[in-house]
Amino acid sequence: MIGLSNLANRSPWTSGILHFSLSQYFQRGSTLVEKKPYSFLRMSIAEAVSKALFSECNSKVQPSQLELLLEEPRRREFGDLSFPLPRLRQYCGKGMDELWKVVKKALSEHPLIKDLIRVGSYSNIYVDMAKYSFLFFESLKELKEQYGKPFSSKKERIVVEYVSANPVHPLHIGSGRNAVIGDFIYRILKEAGNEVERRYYVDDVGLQVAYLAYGYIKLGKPQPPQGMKPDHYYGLIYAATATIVDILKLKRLQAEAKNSGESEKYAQLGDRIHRLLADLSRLKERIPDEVNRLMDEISKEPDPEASISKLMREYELGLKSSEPVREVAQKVIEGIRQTLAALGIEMDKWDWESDLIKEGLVDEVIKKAYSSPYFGEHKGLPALVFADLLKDEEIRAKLRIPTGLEVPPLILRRSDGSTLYTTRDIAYTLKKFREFKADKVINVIAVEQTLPQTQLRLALYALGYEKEAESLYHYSYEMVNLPGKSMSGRRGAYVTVDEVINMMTEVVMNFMEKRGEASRSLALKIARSAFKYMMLSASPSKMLVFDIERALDRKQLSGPYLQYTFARAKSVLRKAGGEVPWEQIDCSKADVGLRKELIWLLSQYPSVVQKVSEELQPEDLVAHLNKVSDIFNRWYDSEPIAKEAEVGTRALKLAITYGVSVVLENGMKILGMDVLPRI
RNA sequence: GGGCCCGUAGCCCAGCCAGGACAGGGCGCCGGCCUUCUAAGCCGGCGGUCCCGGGUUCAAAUCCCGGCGGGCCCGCCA
Repeated sequence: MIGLSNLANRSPWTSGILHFSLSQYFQRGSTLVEKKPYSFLRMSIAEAVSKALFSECNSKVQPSQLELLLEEPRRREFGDLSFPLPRLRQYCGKGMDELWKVVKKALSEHPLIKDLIRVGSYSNIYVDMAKYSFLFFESLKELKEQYGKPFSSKKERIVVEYVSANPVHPLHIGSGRNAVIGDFIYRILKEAGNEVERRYYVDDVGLQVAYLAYGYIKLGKPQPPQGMKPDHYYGLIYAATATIVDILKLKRLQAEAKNSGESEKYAQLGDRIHRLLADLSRLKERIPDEVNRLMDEISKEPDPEASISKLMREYELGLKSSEPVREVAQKVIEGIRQTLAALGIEMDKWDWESDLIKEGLVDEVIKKAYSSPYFGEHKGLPALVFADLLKDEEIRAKLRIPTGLEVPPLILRRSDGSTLYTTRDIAYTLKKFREFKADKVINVIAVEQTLPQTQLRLALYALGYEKEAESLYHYSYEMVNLPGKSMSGRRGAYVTVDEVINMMTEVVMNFMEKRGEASRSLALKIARSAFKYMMLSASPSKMLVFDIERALDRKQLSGPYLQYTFARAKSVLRKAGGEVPWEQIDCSKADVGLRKELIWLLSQYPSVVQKVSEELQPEDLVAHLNKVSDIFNRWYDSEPIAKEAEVGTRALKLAITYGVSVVLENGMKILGMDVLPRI
């Protein structure tokens, strides 16, 4: 089969394909089926013009350059595609009139072009829909549900690390965005033919888990009450512990301020304590006994923070006294795993940071760092100093470090000898590359971690892992906010994925009940798909304001819109007997209103997915599926499909409908949405 | 103070990288359409200083410079 990637050495012009009549073209059999009809069309036009510019002006402009200039007019009256003539001037110094003649001559023989009209400075191209749709239908008929499948020419081994939320509280909607985006990346890379592995990094060695474990121990290792998920319960314990420790610390500072007569500082601290107490009383409503007991127990400690650090250090050293740390983290992770399962998201590997230390990988990295030429001191502590590396523009470019970004040294160890997250992450990155023999590692991590992720690449480079440094990608996404609220895990103020999914499921259930039948498992599939749709419809680089009211508004759930449209198309096909009578298709009926629009959009789909798989921008795929659904629904309303009397037209309509179902199914699967035959 | 991201209708978002024809959707609001293939749908209407100011260009929402507004980062947290 001919893919666009083959065009470079097998041009349709030099091979003469397009000089055949279309019937001859298809008689040559399925080996000539075009995987991406739209790209094929554009490239063939660009090649023709490129050739003409060469012979008329001796211009050596590449077809791919010209292809970029080829635009779709906003209004159909102006044609299907169009060249702005002035843009061609940079390749050929002639005047517009002459350029127009060149383009006209170049394209007048093109078998897929029906007409060419100059309007002002545009040369408007009208595609011969009968022939072009034939090309599209041949492709669809041959590829069936494989139509639009992206392909990676490299077939790489890729690790995608995502979610990786710390095991101290349930997944909140920010982690939800991470989970959904990461899963999309996994799915599309896999679909494109790569070997992909999903990994979750459990950071059980950090300070946060130590806080949770500290509270957990103080309470005598309590179990969650009936009906409460462990991540939710221990999330409250974590927040209560952290808040109480903070309150006690501020109270001590306040007492000091009072003694030294700093009245302004005293008042300021008072305000902060007041706010923390408000947070605490909110937590108290949920777990009153636990909060009271924690307050009593922690107040007895002379220096709770020191005890927490000690616990963390003991855990890193693998001492028995710290066993409850792993124990409680494990329980939280089980809750998180349940949430992911409800979303239909699975991981291949759960990597415990403490195991990484046991395996000696962290020691290995630190040893290597000490002998690195970039080893130095920062704030009196062992560090990797990047100043020299950063001066080298070539290295900056290779490691994708923005110009002007200053990167402070990376401290390797705390003064108590314990390691820091980013140090351990160096080891973890190597583990990901080694274990999976990965060509590429993609970390899906929030944008606020841009700096440590940059330090990570520099550190790898500094330690001599240059290839790994260059093959490590930080896929960043913006935070999710609630209107008017600020979120804080440390204070237990967050909206969880569980509650959002539950609420959405309820809304869907209510809707279903009003219609008669209701099924909880179906409702969940609709709700979670709506959730994913929402998370993927906005560019990851944009902050997402998660308005629960809006999310629960049925009309706003555009996930169901896609699911509904798919079910509708399936239903039509079912009623029509299932099989598309390919041989009966009358392509001369394709150039009509919305039918043409649909064929046009469907023919573009493989090109869209291909680009999405390369640039990993889910919102482009969402937008395209939306457009397909929109036009299909309008078309569905405007004329009968299965009930069409004329045989050739009916076959055409069924083929279009089949195309819609294939494209929506393929696209929704990539987005991780549930594809439902009925809704 | 420095760096990065965002700014397009009452609200949410696409278009910006690769500049082109009267700037596209969705929500909301107003009014219509189920004896016909799934009405979770469709049709019509209302709604815009593309944050502001310069510059480049035949042509700027898009590129450049300077502002303004919002967010994030600059920790012996992650």
